[in-house]
Amino acid sequence: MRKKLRDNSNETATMRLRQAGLRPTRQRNELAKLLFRDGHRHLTAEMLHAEAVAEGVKVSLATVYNTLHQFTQAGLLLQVVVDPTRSYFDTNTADHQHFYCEDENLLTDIPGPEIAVAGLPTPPPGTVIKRVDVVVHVRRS
Amino acid sequence: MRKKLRDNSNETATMRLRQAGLRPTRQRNELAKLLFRDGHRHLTAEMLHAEAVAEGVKVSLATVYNTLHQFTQAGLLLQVVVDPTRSYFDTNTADHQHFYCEDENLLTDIPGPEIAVAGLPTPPPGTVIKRVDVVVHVRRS
DNA sequence: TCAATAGTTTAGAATTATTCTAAAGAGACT
DNA sequence: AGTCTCTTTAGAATAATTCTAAACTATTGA
Repeated sequence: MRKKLRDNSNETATMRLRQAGLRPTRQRNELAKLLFRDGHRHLTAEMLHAEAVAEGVKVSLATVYNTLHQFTQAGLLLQVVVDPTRSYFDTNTADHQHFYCEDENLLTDIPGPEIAVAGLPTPPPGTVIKRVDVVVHVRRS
Repeated sequence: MRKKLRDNSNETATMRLRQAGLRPTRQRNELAKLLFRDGHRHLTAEMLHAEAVAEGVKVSLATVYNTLHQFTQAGLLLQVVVDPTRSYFDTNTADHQHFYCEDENLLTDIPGPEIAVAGLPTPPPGTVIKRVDVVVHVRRS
């Protein structure tokens, strides 16, 4: 019996889905297991689909798109907008920030305490602040 | 003779283009005049093209895309990534931040002093910080 | 246990923003 | 003016994503 760093059984995935109000189907279970197995990840739909296919999980790209959006709506994922041509999904839904390197198309979490954002501005009339995204753009030196 | 709030003559546009190292063609001149005539703006290629057409400027959508990218490279515009389906260009190239309202697809500058970002993190090895983007996502209340 | 039903998946077509191509057009320099 | 290079353009091509409607599957209640 192998030691598990993270409980990623079918039962866990199923529970996670039920709690989120999503019917635990085979595809959603499999995708949840892939997404949440190793620490935090930043994935595009294409990347997750390729990974699923590589591991022998039978799922269509359309379902991967649907699932990522459903998970995002349910608060299981965060959609991070940094690249005008791609959508990244982050398994870390806590308040945190990102480095983004355009040269290599690489999105990473900023480790450690978040950047302190002092003095939030007053939002435009009729709106409330939902969240603050901070992206530190870096360049290969 | 009308009073001008901002010098937006052909000569000014031409000068601006020459300084940026861009050949001042008719299309680039016209687009520059539209872009920089009234304070700061946040536009997509489609929006600028529609505006040009509405004002009787003969220019193709492909040229608008080319021009926006050339202006961005030349430092005349800033490309702001907030919407996974659209690219916005900002005529305000100074260091500043944005509000973004997904409900109405509206990008606005945060007025007044910028949000203080304390304690920039150490970038990943082999990279240097290029710029820090802060987007305050708001929701209609 | 089983059928009814309501939600889910899928292949493939459709859509949308954007980029490419290659031919025609227009500045710039002599 | 003539030549050269850069620019513009229409339309085709691409790429990510969404849509469609038919097949499938989890859930519920008899």
